[in-house]
Amino acid sequence: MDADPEMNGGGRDKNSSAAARRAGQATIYDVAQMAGVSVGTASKALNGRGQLSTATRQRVLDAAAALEFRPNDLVRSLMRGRTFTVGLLTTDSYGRFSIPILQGIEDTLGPAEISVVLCDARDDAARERQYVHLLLAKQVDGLIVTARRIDARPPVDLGRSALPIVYVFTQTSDSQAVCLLSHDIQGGRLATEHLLGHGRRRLAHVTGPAHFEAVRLRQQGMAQAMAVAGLELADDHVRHGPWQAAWGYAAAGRLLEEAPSIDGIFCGSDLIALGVVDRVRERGQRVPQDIAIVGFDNWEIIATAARPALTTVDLNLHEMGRLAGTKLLALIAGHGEMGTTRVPCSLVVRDSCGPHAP
Amino acid sequence: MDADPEMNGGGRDKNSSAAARRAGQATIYDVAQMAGVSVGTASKALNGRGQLSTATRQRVLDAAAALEFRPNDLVRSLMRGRTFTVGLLTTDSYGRFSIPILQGIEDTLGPAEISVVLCDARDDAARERQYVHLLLAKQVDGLIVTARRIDARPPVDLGRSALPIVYVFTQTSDSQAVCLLSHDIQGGRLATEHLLGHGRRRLAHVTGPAHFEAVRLRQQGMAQAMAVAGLELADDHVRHGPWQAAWGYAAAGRLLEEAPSIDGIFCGSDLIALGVVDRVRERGQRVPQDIAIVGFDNWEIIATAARPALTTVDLNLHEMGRLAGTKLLALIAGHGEMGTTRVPCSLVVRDSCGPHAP
DNA sequence: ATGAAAGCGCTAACAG
DNA sequence: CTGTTAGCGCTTTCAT
Repeated sequence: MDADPEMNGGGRDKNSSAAARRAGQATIYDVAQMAGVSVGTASKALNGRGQLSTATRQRVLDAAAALEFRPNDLVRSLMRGRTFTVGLLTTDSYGRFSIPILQGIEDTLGPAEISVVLCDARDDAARERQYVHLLLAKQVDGLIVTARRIDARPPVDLGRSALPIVYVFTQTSDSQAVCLLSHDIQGGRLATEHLLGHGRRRLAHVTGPAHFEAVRLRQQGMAQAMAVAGLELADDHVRHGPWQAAWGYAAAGRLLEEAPSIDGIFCGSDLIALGVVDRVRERGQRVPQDIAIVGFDNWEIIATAARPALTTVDLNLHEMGRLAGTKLLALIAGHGEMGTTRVPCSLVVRDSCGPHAP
Repeated sequence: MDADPEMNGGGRDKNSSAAARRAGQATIYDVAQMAGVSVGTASKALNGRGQLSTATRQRVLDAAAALEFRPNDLVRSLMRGRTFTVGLLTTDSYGRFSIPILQGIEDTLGPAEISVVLCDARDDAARERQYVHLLLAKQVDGLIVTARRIDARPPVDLGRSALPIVYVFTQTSDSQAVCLLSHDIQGGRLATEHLLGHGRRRLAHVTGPAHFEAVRLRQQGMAQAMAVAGLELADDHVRHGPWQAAWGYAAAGRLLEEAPSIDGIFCGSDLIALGVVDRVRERGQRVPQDIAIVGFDNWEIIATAARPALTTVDLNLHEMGRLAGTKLLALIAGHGEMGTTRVPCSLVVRDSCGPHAP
């Protein structure tokens, strides 16, 4: 039964779905029809496959252009068994960490024509399950999991599915997992060496809560660097508290009251450092002349808002994102390597320690 | 090499695609087979449609559970002509505005089972075109466009496609567009009324660059509120400069040098306010006793890092996101209303103006 | 109550 | 060179 006596007539109704028409989308049927060829031929022309006469190919291409034809990715994905999409699962609602990481990921995945879907679980396990389910249903090719802190989390439950996963800026118990972490020990060393390089010897540490792994590691790094210089990090020169500017302000007050000879402070975060410099100046001491200060995070908005602007340790989140993308790509291609990688931190010199290291 | 001659063998090879097997995904064929029914029946059982014997339905459900069957969304979308996905196109790389908006959007779209894909064009027109193309190819049901500032932008080029679009926190020349903007005039009024309510009469304004529409509107609001109180906002009491803490610091210095009697400052942003309070305190004046200060944005990390914590105007970004979601839903359903809507700001009282309004 | 068959938009063998 | 035919995984008539 041939329902196409004229040129198109009922043909369009039959071939071009109501859905596609509703969105104003031309299908390959429309293109084929306009070019006067079969869909198969149109497909070949559009994908540069098979052998076609230049004339036919051009006619198809012209028709496609005229119709603004866009191939439906859903179908492509269905057929290839790959969606060229990966999910980024985060708990970092604020975006402080996930945004730079996302950008890094896009930098490696973009050229591979893979797009990233961001899912913010907002620290809610139920929401996370729901998102994992959604991503699985959407047939993503892989998953990147990230968080606000590097401490371990339970592995994502994928059920039967063997979806490739990379954990960035967070880790999971499973030793077979692929994890990417900041190298906080090295970061702590870096900050401390900078302080020492500026001739400071009486150092203190104002940092976050001790139950954060990053806090413990940064402190370790500090102690290591001091040991190398023949110095010791006294317990009462380390102050733990919340990740807030107010904590830095309060801690600096008490610390300098008790140990007025301190000439350098390494802060566990830029926000804490902001409070610290504020208090130091308020006491009438100068930064960096009297007391040099190093922050951590290179949270630019904070580091540059401080007076003076903070010299601080950069987590290289963007780089971590790039690496995560690379690792996921490898995993998807089937030749990924398991295990944990630590990405080194770097130092960003501004004004809170004086000019560049001697 | 697994031949599986027992239970299914060739049947599985034929019905269950290589792609699905690779990802460890069971298809509806597998479920049907395990339950000993046809795919059609399995489909009905899984979707609660048609009439089936309770026994059969249960057998299918059990098989699906055992296999951890997840329907492939690509197919569903293909058939329904809808993907239940919308795109969020942003130029706000930093996430300051887009993240709260995204959360608001998810709050209204989540219950409608619609997911959001975030695309960060990073202020790059080429990248934006690419993302629009991608979203169109992925057959999203709608688009939300957002930015870092409310100034007008060229309309998104959708070509032939009639995809519903909502602009949030940005606007476009096209009067047929749906735009959602912060009500900056009202916000400026709100801040000023608060200052006046605290008995301040000699007010100044330290704000962002004059070419931002938001800057002009906030200033207008301030002038309006002052006029109502029989006051005038003198030109030399308004200072325009970059959106930086350093600008606030510099401007406050000059301003208070030239007009020492000022007793209230409305700042165009929290970051600027941070610099302003810093300088005021450094001059030996107290906030709020000597000079009351109001910020703008309620960027919490900044507002609470300032000493004292900033009383500031909240943009209600989350609410704008919710509204955007609602509007897009309406548009998708075919009964949306065009035009621009201004979302009112609200005041968050902290410590930089003293206790709550009298 | 169940199964067979026809698509969704597109690609890829295989024929002509 | 080009057209025809079979699917991808699933839903949905329409028979049985």
